[in-house]
Amino acid sequence: MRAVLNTLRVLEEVATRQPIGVGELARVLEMPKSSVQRSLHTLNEAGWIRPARGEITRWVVTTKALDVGRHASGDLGLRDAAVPVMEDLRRRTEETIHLTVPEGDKMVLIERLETAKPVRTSMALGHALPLHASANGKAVLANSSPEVIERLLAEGLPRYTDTTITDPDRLLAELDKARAQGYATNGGEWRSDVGSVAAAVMGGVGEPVASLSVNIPMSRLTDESQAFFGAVVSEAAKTLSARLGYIPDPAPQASA
Amino acid sequence: MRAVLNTLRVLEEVATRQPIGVGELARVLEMPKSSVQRSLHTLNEAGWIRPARGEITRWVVTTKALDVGRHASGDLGLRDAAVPVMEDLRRRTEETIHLTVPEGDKMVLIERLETAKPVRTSMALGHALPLHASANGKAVLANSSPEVIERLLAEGLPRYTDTTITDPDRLLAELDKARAQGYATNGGEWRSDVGSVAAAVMGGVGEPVASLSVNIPMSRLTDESQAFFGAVVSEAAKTLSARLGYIPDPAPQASA
DNA sequence: ATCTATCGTGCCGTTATACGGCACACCGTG
DNA sequence: CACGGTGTGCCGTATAACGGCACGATAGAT
Repeated sequence: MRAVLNTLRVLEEVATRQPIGVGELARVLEMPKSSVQRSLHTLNEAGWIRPARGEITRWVVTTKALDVGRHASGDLGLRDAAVPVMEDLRRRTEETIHLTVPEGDKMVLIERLETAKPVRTSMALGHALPLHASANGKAVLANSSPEVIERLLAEGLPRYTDTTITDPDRLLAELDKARAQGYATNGGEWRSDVGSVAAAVMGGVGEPVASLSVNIPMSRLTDESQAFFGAVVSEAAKTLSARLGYIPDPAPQASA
Repeated sequence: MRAVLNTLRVLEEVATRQPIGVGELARVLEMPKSSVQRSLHTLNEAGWIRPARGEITRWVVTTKALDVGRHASGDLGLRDAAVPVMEDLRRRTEETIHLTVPEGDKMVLIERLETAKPVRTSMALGHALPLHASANGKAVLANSSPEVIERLLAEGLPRYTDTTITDPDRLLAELDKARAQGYATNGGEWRSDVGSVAAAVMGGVGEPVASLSVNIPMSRLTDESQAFFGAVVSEAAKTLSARLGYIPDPAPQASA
C-alpha cells in the first residue's frame, strides 16, 4: 500500500519539522507536491495533523500520536505494573527513575518519575538511547542471547562522549560485570554529565522486556551511591519481573 | 485516500486493544479481513506495529507513535519553553505539575513533573481532561472567546463526580472568578480525590495555547494552599506566556 | 511599483493498485 | 471426526491514487 507508506512518511516528517508546508515537505521527501498535499489533507481529515495557529498553510501534528503511543508500553500492561515499583524506587533514592523498553537497536523511554532535586536531566518520553552507551541498554544486553550481542558488535559502537565504550572486548567485560552484580552502570557515556544505574526486567519467556534505571548527575555518582542504587534498582527489577510472570533460574546451569 | 484512513483506523484500534489479531479487528472495524491484513502488513512494514512477543499472529504498537507524538507540543517549542518554568514551579510547590494543551473539546496532558511525595496522582501522557471539569480546562475557557464557551455549554456538561459543575450559570460564574483572580481551581470535579489549581498560557495572537497546573490530593487542598498555589501558578503562566511572545493588555478595555 | 521566485491549490487522463469475495491450511474443541 | 475459529493468499474488477501541469496569490527584490 504505497499511499499509506507515503502518508506515514509525511506524518513523521511533519512531526520533526513542524510547522511545515507542502512545498518544503515535497522537496525533502522527494515527492510530487500533489501527492504530499493529498496526504496532508487525509492526515488532517483523520485528525493526526492540523493547521498551525494563525497560518493555514503550515501543519503541525496533533496529540493523536501521543494518544496512540501511550499504549506502546511493551506487551502487557507493563507501565501499569511498573509505576508502583518506580514510585517505591524513587522514594528510596529520591532520584529520577526511568522505564525503558528495547526496540530495534535502541532503548526507548516510556515512563519517567522525576526527582525533586534541582537538576536538569529531563528527557522527553519516546526518546531513544543507544544499547552500548546507556545503563538501561547494557542491562538488557547482559540478559540477551549471544547472537543479539554479536550482531550489535558487528555494527560497530559509535562514540558519544570521551567515556563511551567503543571497544568490543571492554563492552563484553562490562556485560560480564553487569551479570555478576545484577545491575549495569553508565558513567557519562551517552551524555557526559549524566550517569545511571539500571537493571533488566525479564518477561515470562526468559528474555528482557524492559529496564529500570536511576538517573543522576555525574556529580552525585560516587562508588558508594552506585552500590546503593544498584542494590535497590536490581531488587525493584526483580519485583517487577516477578509480577510479569518471570520465574528466575534457581541455579545457572548449562541449558541445551 | 481511503486506504490511509482505513489503515489509521486499524492502527488506533490496535493501540487500544493490543495485542489483537486480524479476525477480531475485522469484526470490530466492520472491514473485510483481507483489507485489515493488508493494513497490518503495511503498518508493520512502516515500523508502527510489530508482532506480539511469542505469538506472531497478534499485533502491538511500537514506540513510533510516541516518537511522533512527543513533537505534538502545541505549536512552537512549547514544551522546551515550559519545562524550566515547570521545574521552578515544582521546586516552589513540591507538588505534581502538569502542562496541558487544548485540543478539540479536551485538554491533553503533554508534560508532567511529579512530586516526590508519596501520593498517586500519576496520569499517563496523552490523557484527555474535560474542559468544564478540570482546572486546566477552566483556565483556558476563562480566556477563550464567548463563542467557544457558548458552544461548549450547548453540548451539555457531563457529570463525573458529585462536585462536577453541570449548571451553565454556575460554570460562567466560576469562569468570571477565574478571570478575576488569574487562576482556576478544581475540587475533585473530575476525579473525586484529586484537586488542582491552574492558569492559562497565552500565545502571541491572544488566545490560550496551554495551561499549567498544580495537582494535589484533595486532602492537601485547603483555602490557604489554594491561594498560594494560585499565586505561583499564575505567575509561572505569565512568565511562560511572555516567553512565547504574548503581550498582555495593560488595562482590560472593551475591544470591539 | 513592477517583476519574479515561491508558495499552495486544483484539475484530469492514465494506470497502477486497493478492494473484497472467496478458497485454503491450520488448530483446538465438542 | 466434524466444526467453528483462526490467519493466509489469490485474483478480476473498478476505483482512486498518481503526478504532470496550470493557475492565483503572496512576498521579496529590483
